[in-house]
Amino acid sequence: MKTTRNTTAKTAVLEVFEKSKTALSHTEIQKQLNGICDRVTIYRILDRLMNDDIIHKISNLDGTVKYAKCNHSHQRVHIHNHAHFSCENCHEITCLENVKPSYIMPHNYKVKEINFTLSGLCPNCLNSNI
Amino acid sequence: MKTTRNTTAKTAVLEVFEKSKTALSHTEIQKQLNGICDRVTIYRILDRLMNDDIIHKISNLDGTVKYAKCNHSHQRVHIHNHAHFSCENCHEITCLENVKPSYIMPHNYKVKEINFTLSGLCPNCLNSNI
DNA sequence: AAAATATCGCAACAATGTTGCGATTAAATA
DNA sequence: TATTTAATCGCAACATTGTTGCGATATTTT
Ligand SMILES: [Zn+2]
Ligand SMILES: [Zn+2]
Ligand SMILES: [Zn+2]
Ligand SMILES: [Zn+2]
Repeated sequence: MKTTRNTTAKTAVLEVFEKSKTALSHTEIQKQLNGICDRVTIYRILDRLMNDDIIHKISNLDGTVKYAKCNHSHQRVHIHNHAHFSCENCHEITCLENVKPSYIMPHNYKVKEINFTLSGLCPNCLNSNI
Repeated sequence: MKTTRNTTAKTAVLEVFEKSKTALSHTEIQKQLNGICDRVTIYRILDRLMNDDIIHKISNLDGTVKYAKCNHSHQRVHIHNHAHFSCENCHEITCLENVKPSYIMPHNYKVKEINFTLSGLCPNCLNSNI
């Protein structure tokens, strides 16, 4: 069966995601939780949330890993084929739900998942004349 | 000035890249070098090779980082906008030099770099009826 | 050959993620 | 509601990956 339970820690993590407009790293989540639970617990909660397709993982060019809530709007099959933007100035990572790359693959590859991350300057930082 | 020197360790690392058809992680390089130099030295060599645009870095969905030789064929401006394929079975990562995504960005973003990684089954593993 | 400096080895550290296990707690059942 | 049971937690310990400082070494220039 493997029923997943609603614990206080899990609820708290979900609230953090709810409040945030950008993707969050494990460390950022831990800071916001303010010692409500152990850091190992956060790792395990993130694993469960990913398994349940409630959040998805984003690994960035510089090696940092972040997580963001899934947008379940109108897809039957749950797949993350949208792009992510990583700002080199403020280091925020946001989902670009509407940006989906088109591409042509060579034969004999079976593509199951894609990871499309763009980096540069986000609108905020672009306007702040960096 | 910062002239870069040709040392035995650097030459050995380059030979490892030359022999390999797929991208390599720091650990994989270290194993092939067989104790020829310290692991810190390998990190520093990789940094230099990246600076000199001889290799490029690929960060994978699962957080692993690999490096591959650059293909300097016929571009004036040196940019890595090609895709990479990561096999979920054999974990090999290969450059797909000819696969370049097309996409439409929202306004107000300044894109400087892209990271397009596809994962699934590579031709080898696909034929081995996994 | 001597001087200048890029590179190296080593030790020490930091960040991130994983595992095992006994204690705790949510949820199902009686 | 009280009991059961299994998912979750906390803690300690460990693994991996990457970084930094510094004195020693090796390469390049003069
Ligand atoms: Zn920004
Ligand atoms: Zn996303
Ligand atoms: Zn494969
Ligand atoms: Zn490549």
